[in-house]
Amino acid sequence: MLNAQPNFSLIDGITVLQALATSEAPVGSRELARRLNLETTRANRLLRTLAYMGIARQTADRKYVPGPGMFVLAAQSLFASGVIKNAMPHLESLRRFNLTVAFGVLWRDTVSYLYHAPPGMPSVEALGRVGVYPASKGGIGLVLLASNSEAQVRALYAEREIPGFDTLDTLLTELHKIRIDGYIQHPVTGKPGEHTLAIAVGSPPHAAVALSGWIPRGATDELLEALRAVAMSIQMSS
Amino acid sequence: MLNAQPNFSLIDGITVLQALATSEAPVGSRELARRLNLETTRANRLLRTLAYMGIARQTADRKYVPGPGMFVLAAQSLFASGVIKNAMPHLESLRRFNLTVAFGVLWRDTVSYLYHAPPGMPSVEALGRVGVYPASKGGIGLVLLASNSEAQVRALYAEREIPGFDTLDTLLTELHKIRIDGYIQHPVTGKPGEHTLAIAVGSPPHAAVALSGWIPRGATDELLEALRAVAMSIQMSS
DNA sequence: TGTGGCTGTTGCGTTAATAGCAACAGATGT
DNA sequence: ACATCTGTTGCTATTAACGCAACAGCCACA
Repeated sequence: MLNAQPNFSLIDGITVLQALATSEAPVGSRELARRLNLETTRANRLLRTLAYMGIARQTADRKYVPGPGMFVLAAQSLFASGVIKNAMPHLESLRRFNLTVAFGVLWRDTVSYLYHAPPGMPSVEALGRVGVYPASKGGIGLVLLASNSEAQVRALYAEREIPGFDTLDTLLTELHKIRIDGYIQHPVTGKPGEHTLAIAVGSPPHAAVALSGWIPRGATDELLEALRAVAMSIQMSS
Repeated sequence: MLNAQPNFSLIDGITVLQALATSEAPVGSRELARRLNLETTRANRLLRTLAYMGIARQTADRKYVPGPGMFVLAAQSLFASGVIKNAMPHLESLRRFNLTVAFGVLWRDTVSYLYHAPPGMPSVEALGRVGVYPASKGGIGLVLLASNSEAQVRALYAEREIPGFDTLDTLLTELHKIRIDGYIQHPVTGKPGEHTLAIAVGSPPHAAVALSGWIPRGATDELLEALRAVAMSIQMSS
């Protein structure tokens, strides 16, 4: 999986970029360097390079914040790439169940939704309602975490809190169950009585589809079949 | 503006990333190298590095597409950074005019909206409805282009089509007018009778606010004043 | 006003990481 | 079977990045 000759400048540069994106306040180069265990000069030069490109922006007091390029890049990759365009029509077909339809991807321990449509919402609005969510707290995240090996998951959550789970082992047995079943049925956090049904898309999985809301007893099989069909269709058209 | 020691690996890496984001179909490394005038080995290694990080993803036929990291990064930078959080309440106050309220940034020749609320849309939904738009076709883009020097704009559109304008000179005189007025009033493309009023936020400008829809004669001054107040408030709180 | 500790930033010698040729392996089409 | 694409890598010369140490600016406290 790792490269023959990986480019470390690019790796650290994007790490800096991500740190910048997740920082709640403007950060200076020395502080960022400390957070990421980087040499200060290096952090400073990477930040300046990002600023020069318009991906970062320097505030009046010379600290750094995400710049316009960040947002444009984001929007471009959502719409120009075929990801959504291909998946949209198939996701639409799931709305007949009057449940919330969601489509998202996993990165590290974070899920990003690309499509999120509660019943009744116009389709155009469902598209591009980007948002982030802890992977361990939702169906999409868990079903995608399950596509990683146990060792990978251990490494990911080593020495860290796991939102929604008490211990790492509880998470691992849950993931094991998902691998066997091929899907997950998971209670929706904060909405008693509601459940999420989620399955992965692609092999290896790179996204997941989910239906959530109040799911009648006995409807599970029908919904799962619909989800599987949609997952297959999306995979075919991408 | 340019760095003491810019990191060229990072610059080219992000250039590759952007090319990937704007590519309508999966691209291979040799093809991408040709598009960007890069050496093939270099392009290949940058792509592999991006893929390793999860920012790009390799399809079954070994071509590359934007990966999950791209989307997560996008969503994170939208919400975690204070940009929207700070601007939101002020943008809300503009909705009393029953016009479309928009807030966006410019990068190169492209505008990305961070907030876009037609009258009646719930506020939460207006947030994060990211989208991209050619800068020269809208009020936000034009008012931000005007904050660049004439030379910069010439360089940006050298030898290229300018959406919404016939010649580069027509654009330049329009921008000149904006610099004098401090705002723009521009017809909305594709909606006869509707206009956009836009002004820039920050000095130097890094974003712009706009009101658009059917604007009554004589209301311009009141709207402009409201826009200026909001622009000032947003600048203060960021 | 002076001192100490912070900040972002850079000049410059050293060195390690990247560049890029050339070659390989696998598709695909002729 | 040949030609021509494709993505990918081994290897080394060289170039670009590393990072120490120093500078300049800011703020607080004395």
